[in-house]
Amino acid sequence: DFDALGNERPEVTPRATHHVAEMIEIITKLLKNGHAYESEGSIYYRITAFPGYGKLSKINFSGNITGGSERIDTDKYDKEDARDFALWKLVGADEEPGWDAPFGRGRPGWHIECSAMSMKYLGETFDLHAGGMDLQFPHHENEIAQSEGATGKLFAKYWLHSEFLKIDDVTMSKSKGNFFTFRDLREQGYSALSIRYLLLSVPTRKQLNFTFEGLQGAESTVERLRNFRQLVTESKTVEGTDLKAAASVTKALNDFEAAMDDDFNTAAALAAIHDLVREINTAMAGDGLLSKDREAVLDAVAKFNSVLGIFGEAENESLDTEIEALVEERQEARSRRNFARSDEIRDLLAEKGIVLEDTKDGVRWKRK
RNA sequence: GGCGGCGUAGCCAAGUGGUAAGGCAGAGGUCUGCAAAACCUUUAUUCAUCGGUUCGAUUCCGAUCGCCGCCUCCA
Repeated sequence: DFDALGNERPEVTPRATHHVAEMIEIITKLLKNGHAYESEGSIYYRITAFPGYGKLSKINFSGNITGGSERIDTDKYDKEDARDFALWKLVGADEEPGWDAPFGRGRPGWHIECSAMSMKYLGETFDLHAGGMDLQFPHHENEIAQSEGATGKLFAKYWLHSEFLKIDDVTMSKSKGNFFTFRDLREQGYSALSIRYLLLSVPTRKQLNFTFEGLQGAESTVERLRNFRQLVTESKTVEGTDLKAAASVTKALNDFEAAMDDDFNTAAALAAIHDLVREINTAMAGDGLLSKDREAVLDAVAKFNSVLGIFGEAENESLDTEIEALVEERQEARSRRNFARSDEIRDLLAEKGIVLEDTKDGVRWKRK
C-alpha cells in the first residue's frame, strides 16, 4: 500500500476503542505495583512512585505545576499530587462512552491508549517514538511513566520531536486563517516533492518559517535536482583517468551521512547534495564524466533519494508516436531554419506538458 | 507568572571562539536562431539591540526587544 509520494503506508493503524482491554491490563498492573491509586472511583497515576518523571521534557516542577500555576485546582479532583493524571475516569452506568473494568465502569485517560497500543504492536521496549513538540509534555512524559511503571523496562530508546511550522513568522492556525494542508497546496499546483523538500530544508528540531516564496523556491530546487539526475543518466561518457568526479561523490556521501548523523541535520545534508550537483554539472559542461564515475553519481543520487525522497521517480517513459512525429518535424524545421514553425511546435508541445530543450547533443524533452 | 526554543543577506536557512555553508530570487557573462537547461562571476565588513569576558565573539555570559511552544482529566 503506497501513498501519493510512493511511500509505504503504515502496516498497522490501531484504534483506541479496539484496545480498551489492553489498557485495562496495564492499569491493573499499575494498581497492583503501587504506581496507581483509586480516588472517588477513578484511577490516577502516582507520580511520586516514578522518580524518572520529567526525564524526557526536562521539566523543572519547582514553581511550575505544583507551585505558581493556578490553572490546576488540586482540591477539585482529590489527587495525591497536582501532577498526577487520570488513567481511568469513572462514568455512570448509562453514560457513554464507557467500558466495564474490574475497577469500575469508566473510560480511559488520554495517555493510556498510546502505551497500550505501542507496546502491543512494537513490544515493551521499542526503538523510535516520534511526535510533535507539543506532545512532549505531558503526553509523552506520561506514556513513559505508565509504560515503564507497568513493565519496569525502558519504553522507547529514541524520541523524535518535530518543531512547529510558522507562517510569515506567526503560528499556523485555523483561527488565523493561515492554515494550509498538504491537499490545499497540491490544489494550488505545488508538487508533493517540493512540499517535502521545503519541510526537509530545516532540521526537524528547528521551527520552519513557511512562505510561498520559499515553497516556490523549493519547486525550482527540486526541478534542478530532477534535471540533474536526468542529465547524468543521458550524459555521454569519456575515457580517461580524471578522479575529480569520484572525489566529489565520496565527499558528498561522507558529508551527507555526517549531517544526517548529527541529529538529522537535513539542511546540511541537502547542502552536500547541492555541492555534488554543482561539481558534476560543471564536469559535464566541461570534459564529461568517466563511465564508472557516472555510475557512482547515479548510485549516490539513489542513496540520497532513498533517505530523503526528494528526487521522485525517474522519467523513463517514452513519447507517443504523435508527439514523436512533432518533435521530428520541429527538428527538420530547425535544420531548414524555419524557426517560426519550430517555435510553433514547441509551444504546442508545451501546452501538452512536454518541455523541449535543445542541447549540443540533440533535443531533450521532459514533462512539466 | 514558571520552563524551554528561536532572532544570520530580498526569501528559506547551516554553522563555528579565529574572522559567514547551501538553495531560491536578483545582476552580468558563456552557450543557443531564440528559449530552456547547464556553467562562470557577482549579491552580509556582517550574524535583533546594548553591555561584558577574551589577543579575538555571530559563536561564551548578562540585560533589553521581538517571535514560537509547553505549563488544560483535549485527544
